[in-house]
Amino acid sequence: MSAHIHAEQPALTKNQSLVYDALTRSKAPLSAYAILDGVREHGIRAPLQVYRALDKLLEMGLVHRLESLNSFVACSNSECEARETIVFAICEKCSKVSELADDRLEAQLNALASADHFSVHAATVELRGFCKQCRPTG
Amino acid sequence: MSAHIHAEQPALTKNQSLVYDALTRSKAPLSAYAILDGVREHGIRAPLQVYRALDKLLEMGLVHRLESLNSFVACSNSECEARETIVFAICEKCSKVSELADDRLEAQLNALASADHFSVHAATVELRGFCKQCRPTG
DNA sequence: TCTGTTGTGTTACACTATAACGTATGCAAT
DNA sequence: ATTGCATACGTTATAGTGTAACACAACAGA
Repeated sequence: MSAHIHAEQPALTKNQSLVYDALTRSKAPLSAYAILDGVREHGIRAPLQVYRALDKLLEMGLVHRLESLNSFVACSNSECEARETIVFAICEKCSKVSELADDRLEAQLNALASADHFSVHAATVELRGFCKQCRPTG
Repeated sequence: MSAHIHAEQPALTKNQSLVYDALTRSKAPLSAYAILDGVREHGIRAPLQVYRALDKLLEMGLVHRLESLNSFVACSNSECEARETIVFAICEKCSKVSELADDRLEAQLNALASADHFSVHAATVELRGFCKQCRPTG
């Protein structure tokens, strides 16, 4: 196995590093403009600079986009690049995001799609709820 | 069973009807502003009028929001209100959206979340790919 | 009738994302 | 080395998505 984490990626450029670091430091997902606010002091001034860096980071798999929040998170799962389907569990109280992966779920989704003669290229799966720490019961 | 389709809903108001009809007529998902363009001739002039109607229609379950497209579709599945998880299969060629539902998938998602001690309130599942008619093989 | 709730209409604004343009940097091939 | 190309950068302007705040209208129930 020797699972390597995001290996063989080209080095990050200055803007990409700034954006990636901002996301890594944050405990919660950040919008592109929230990222911008965080990197202004480092010389980035325009939204486009952030979006361009994000595009590359998304390509490399270092960052994920949460469609239901219009926000971005640094990848926290060393295995995620091996999969086409990642499940994001988004806590509505503390905003923490967990990445879950499961081969059976992916198979299930593909089976469901196949039954409808639909061929899947990409899947977005985002769960809203409470994380372990924030659940009413504790 | 006697599956009833969206029964016991309050009657739609004028604006709600206009927005719902626009979505029903459309073969593809519509953005709020695309809906607005479609109902201007009927007296709706401002985005907020559309968003307010959409909010109610979403509450009633007559309309779904596609997070990955920032767009809306009229519900096409008589069973969907009985479920908390609907899978949307979005064709990237013809834009057609199918609603798929599957108890096993829902169970699978809940199991996956439970393993992480996450309690699910809502789920977004959107598949991108090609529908039966648009697949390369036909 | 009074009152609360829901829906409506309007203006203004905030947030999210991209188009279009030009410049700079690095690297490969001659 | 210089030419040529690809990639990244910086800036301005603009497009697309979504709400805040305020006022008025319609209607139901006490």
